[in-house]
Amino acid sequence: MAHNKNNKPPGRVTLRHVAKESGVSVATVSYVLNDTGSVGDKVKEQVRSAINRLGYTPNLSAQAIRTGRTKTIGIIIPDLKNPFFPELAQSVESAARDSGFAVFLIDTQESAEAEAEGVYTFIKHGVEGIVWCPSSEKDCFKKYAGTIPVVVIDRPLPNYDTVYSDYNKGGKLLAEYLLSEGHRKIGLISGPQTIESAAQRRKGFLEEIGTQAEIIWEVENPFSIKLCPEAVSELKKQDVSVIVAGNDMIAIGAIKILNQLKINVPDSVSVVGFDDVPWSDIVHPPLTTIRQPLSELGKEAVNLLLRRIDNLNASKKTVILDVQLVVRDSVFSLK
Amino acid sequence: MAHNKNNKPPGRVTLRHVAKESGVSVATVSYVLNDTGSVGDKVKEQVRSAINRLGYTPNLSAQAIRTGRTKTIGIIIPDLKNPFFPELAQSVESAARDSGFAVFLIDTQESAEAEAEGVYTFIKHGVEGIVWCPSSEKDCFKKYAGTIPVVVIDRPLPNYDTVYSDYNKGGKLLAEYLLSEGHRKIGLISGPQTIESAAQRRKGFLEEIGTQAEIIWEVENPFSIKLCPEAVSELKKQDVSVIVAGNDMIAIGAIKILNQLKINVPDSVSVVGFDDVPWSDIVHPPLTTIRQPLSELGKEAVNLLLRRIDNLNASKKTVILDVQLVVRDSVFSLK
DNA sequence: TATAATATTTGAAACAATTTAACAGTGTTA
DNA sequence: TAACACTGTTAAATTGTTTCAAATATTATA
Repeated sequence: MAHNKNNKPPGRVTLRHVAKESGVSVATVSYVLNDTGSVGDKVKEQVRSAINRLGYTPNLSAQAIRTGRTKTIGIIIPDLKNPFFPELAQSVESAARDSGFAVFLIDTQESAEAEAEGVYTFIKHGVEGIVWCPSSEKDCFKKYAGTIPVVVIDRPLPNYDTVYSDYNKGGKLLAEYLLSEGHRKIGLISGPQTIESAAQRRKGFLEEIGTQAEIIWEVENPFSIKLCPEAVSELKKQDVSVIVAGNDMIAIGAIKILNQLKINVPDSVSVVGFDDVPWSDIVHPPLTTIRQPLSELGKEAVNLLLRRIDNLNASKKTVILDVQLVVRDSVFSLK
Repeated sequence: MAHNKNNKPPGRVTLRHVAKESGVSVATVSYVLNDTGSVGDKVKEQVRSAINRLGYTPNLSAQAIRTGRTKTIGIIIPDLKNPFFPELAQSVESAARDSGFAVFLIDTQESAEAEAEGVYTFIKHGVEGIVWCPSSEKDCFKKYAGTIPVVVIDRPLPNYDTVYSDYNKGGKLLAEYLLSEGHRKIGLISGPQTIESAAQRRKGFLEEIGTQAEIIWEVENPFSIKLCPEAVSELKKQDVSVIVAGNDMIAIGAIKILNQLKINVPDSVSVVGFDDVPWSDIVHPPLTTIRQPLSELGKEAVNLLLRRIDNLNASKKTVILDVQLVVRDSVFSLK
């Protein structure tokens, strides 16, 4: 009974256990694991078999202390319920995993305090870098400026690597398309103009429209499916041939209201969105919109982050990804 | 020049730096941080000020080695693009955060290998427990059975704590409602019957229907918006007054097909779903369905997990959460 | 066969934190 | 004044891993 080789040692199996089991030193086991140093073939085999037998798993916390690297990154998401973010999170996680990094996730639910707290948590856990989708205007990294690699998604910020979509071009593509379909009277429900991405798509759109069509009315609305009363009352006027929404959420909100008002989309009025969220081809009518390359965005963010992890003093880099027009059934052709 | 007190030490600030800066020993600093031991008030103040001055952040990796606790858990999600999961992930993360745990996320994209790999990654990082939304039939924890706390969401499994919704009752609620609205000829597009949650909702539904209505046809379909050809051909027959879908995705897929066939929903045929995904009140017509308490599910999962982290040998526990009928506009009343 | 050159293997020192036992001071009490 | 209980502090041990330098074993060369 005293002789129980097969019993797993209590607690976690460590290098030391493996060393004892295979009759070599701890250092040798480490060399085998990392394929460093020079270890004889038979010893290698012994060690490997002991590892399997005992079910040894490296302790990354200990590694982290020794090497200074945790092989983890963090991602800060404003709200997973917003259909814009799941795909982003997915692609960040997947790209990080491909590079051997595990991902901490924090969903701030749009709270600036949660953002700041989250950053602190990440740093305590020693993340090597952070992908940040900002929700508030606050820069929650001020305290750590230049200390930890950060990549911002969706917003150009002076002190950070950034990746976002070519919103300006997206606006232009929409304008071009609507003009080509004969639309000349336009209603605008823009997103909040304090948000850079909303401002850029509006700017691009207006530039391309120029004097070729008329903006009959314009209201600002949060990036939400709920429309403000002003927007609703503009919709009632029926004095435009197309409604250009700041994003798909707003567009879907507008369609819902129009349905309630028994105004047919797109026969009586057309609607376009922006983002191509997964819902946009499920709603009725399927939405004509601008596709952002969400998963590219995530991948690219991880690229930038790895680059900066590699060299904290690398020059600042901004990546702008191409967008494309997705034509579905929410625009009526007036030609 | 040699005297540069204000220079941040290179690399990360450690307890040792703080100790030197405030002129006490490392242990004293630790006592101040953890509020253990007995430390004089003035010393406490000195130490606190040094901490702020240097911007010290505890190193959780080091803590983990010493204490054996990482204060992290992992969550395994099959696919964030599936609208069922983001809210779940959100609530798990939020509940975990409330209990002082950080959350590692892995999105397996429905791959069994990714699942197994993910578990290994989690264990390497020393997570104290794992919330598992299984995608495959495989039990990726076999190797670690009884070693690490695991809570399964959405599927009763013999060896794990589990939390899921009362699918059986959901099925009954739907049946009851449809009967009360006068429906007597039913088409069923069930989810995969190998999946427990799909089987249970079907069972509950059929039990409640009993002999009060007739199941004209039934096909099995993956939990996806894409319908199999058999399902499509059944839809064409127009021999039922309501289509009962295995979940909202299937229901939305059916609505799309019916739209294409110019069959009006709900005037010509009614449709009901299951899950109440965020899309379900955006599609046209808004879907009558069964609401699962997604965020409760997440919270409860974390509860179970913490319980088991506290005591690995606790008795197995299953939590079944209540569901409720959400009546919208996709069912026509035949009374 | 002895020696040099190379190939393996090992012990011990880090790494950043927590914990323990021990120690020097003070103050109280017999 | 010795004995005792406190308080505040410290040095040393511990955790799992990597890595350096030293020690040992093996092979090749003279």
